[in-house]
Amino acid sequence: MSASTQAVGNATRSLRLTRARRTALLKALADPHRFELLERIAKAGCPLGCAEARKALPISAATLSHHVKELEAAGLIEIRREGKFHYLSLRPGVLEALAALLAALAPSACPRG
Amino acid sequence: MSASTQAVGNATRSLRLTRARRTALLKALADPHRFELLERIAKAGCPLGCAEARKALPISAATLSHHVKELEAAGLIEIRREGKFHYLSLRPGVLEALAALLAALAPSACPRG
DNA sequence: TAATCAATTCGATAGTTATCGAAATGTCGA
DNA sequence: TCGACATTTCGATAACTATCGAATTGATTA
Repeated sequence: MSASTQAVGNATRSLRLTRARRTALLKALADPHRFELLERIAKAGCPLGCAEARKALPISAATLSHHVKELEAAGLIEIRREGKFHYLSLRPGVLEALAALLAALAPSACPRG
Repeated sequence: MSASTQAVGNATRSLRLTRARRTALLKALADPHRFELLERIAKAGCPLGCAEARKALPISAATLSHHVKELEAAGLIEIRREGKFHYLSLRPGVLEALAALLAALAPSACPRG
């Protein structure tokens, strides 16, 4: 709730991630079904209907709803509600920011550590 | 055990991550204390002693040992055992590979999703 | 050998969460 | 309004795991 409510800011210039937000993102990504769901959304190019998502994962509707909520809470996706249907899309910049954060940790190599 | 035993390969050219390994990495990173530990190791430049690590985190020795084992099992760090002391260092290429994987999911933007 | 220190293992506990079926809510068409 | 359908909420359960203190293992030094 907090993460998605909080203004996430722009997309183009690697947004800052607080410790809490970084942890929330990693936890959201650390579940296999959730990651696969996110992959589907990403690869779809355009917003994915829940029915499509449902077909791709071997889980119940209740569980899918739970995961969608988690992804939204982490600020990874946006949900466009159109009557009966909900459409899922990636929130731009977030994955990039996390990737940048991880890459920035990479070592410059210590000769014979 | 499996992830660290399994040959992880080189560092320079983004190694392949299986689904299972990807999940293991994300789970390892998703714990705040563990992430902070990894950050310390990364920023240390050269192998970090456990005592140093211990000072940086508000956890018991037993818990630290547990986290170190998890990081090693995920293949994120290497442990050089030198008598009584253990020294921790980043395994090169792993964070980069994960970062690349995440960045690759980023959307090319769908006009008016 | 005995004492000391680093690190691990053990056993237990508390908190978290993925999962489901069933019930509820909300939307649309007949 | 009624029924069909999409999604969510509820309540319960099972599995996982972060955490600790205590006991253990292993290495160094007196």
